[in-house]
Amino acid sequence: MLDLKFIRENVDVVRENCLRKNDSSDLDLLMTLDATRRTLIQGVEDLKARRNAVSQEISLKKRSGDDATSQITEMREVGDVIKNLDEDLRTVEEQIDDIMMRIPNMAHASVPVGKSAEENVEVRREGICIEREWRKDHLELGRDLGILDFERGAKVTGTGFGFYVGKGARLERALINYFLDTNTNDRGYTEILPPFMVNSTSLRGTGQLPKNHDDMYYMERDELYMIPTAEVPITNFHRDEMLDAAALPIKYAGYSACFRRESGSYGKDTRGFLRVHEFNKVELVKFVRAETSYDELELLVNDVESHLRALGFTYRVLLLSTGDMTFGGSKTYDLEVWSPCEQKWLEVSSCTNFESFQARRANIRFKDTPSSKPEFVHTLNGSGLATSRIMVALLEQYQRPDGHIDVPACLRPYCGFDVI
RNA sequence: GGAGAGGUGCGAGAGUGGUUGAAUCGGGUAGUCUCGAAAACUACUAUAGUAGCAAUGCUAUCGAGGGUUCGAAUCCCUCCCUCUCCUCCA
Repeated sequence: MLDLKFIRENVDVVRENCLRKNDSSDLDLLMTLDATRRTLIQGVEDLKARRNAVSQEISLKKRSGDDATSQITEMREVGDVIKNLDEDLRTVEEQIDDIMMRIPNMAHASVPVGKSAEENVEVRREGICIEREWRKDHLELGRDLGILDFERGAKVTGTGFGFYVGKGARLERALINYFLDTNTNDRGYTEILPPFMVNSTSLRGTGQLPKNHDDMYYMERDELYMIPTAEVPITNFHRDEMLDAAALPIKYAGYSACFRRESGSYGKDTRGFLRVHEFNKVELVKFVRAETSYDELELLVNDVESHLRALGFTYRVLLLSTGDMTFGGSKTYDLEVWSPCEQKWLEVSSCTNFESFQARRANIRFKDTPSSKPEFVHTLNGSGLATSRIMVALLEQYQRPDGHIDVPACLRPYCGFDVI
């Protein structure tokens, strides 16, 4: 959420930003409502001030035994007017809030302006894009080696769900443990294991609601959502808190399964593990001071890259254009791994600085010193990494001519085997 | 799921429907004292909205939302959360 005062003072800039992010929020309506709101507030607060003063007088009169009937009668009428104005005010504020919650975050000045992914900018690339003669894709490999089973996934749950079996399950678990261990041991993140279901307040806090309700699994009886990413519970871990300035930056690394309905995406990258309804991911989340957040974003990307390098992948880093960014982000880098079988790039991580957008929604602040004004923190998060997609890239890249898979060296201690 | 207890400021903890934004104690900050520290004493110690260049004023906030009332932390209703006991359970 943006600051209403900021919007009021920079309507044209905000309007331009909405266009660049392909958003059609009605800012003129918002400004009209904002003016109405302030008029109502002035009116109702004047009346309340008067009521408070007269109530005082009534109190004094009653104590001294004087008659206060006329004032009580007057205040009864004033009370009715106040009630009506409060009602109007509430309606207007609800409308304002509804618009505010749907206005996208301002893109940072360094973000390329563009309509879509076409305008994303490749920042750097590591490794070479190889082509292979004897390639099998991860579906064939998974089936032939008996480590991935989508047929039974479809039977037991539905399309878009799969089983990891035997060495496949072990490899998946190795990836999760490897990412958790390196991030916590080497890179200063605190491990955190969040709940996989959250309430709607949390989803509003991180920006998935109100816009993306249909993309998530929702359990009506309990009014809970399955998390689409661990970003939601981990960021909301500090919701409504005043953080200790000395503790910043706060960095968490958390594993969770991620649940996505992927409604409307059928037919696009749906084969096997490329796009599933449930996948595993280690998420990195940071709470930082405003002055450092862009440095922290670069560090976050570095952290993720270090894993891709250790795994020996060919990858590239993309700076997303305004049109391809998510609604809440100020600046986002996507990391993509080269798939020699698909002959294309697979997105395995997305690292975003949200500035104060989430912190304002979730009310996460800190005080520099005990006497200074509270400030919103900046929040960042990035996948570090989505293991299911990594699994696809890994199987395809490390397959041998005989159809077996070499396990990358960094994972062997976690697997207990070298070859699948 | 059943029965009960409770939710007040940074913490503990008062609070007869009427100067209660809220006693008291503790914590924190600053000052006095001291060579320095401790102790003692003194002062300050919330958030947000709104008007204003500002000083400052006004409004709201005692789990949340409604209601009663001229006036609600205090009375009524609904919901949420926490704790205890029973039940169930990995």
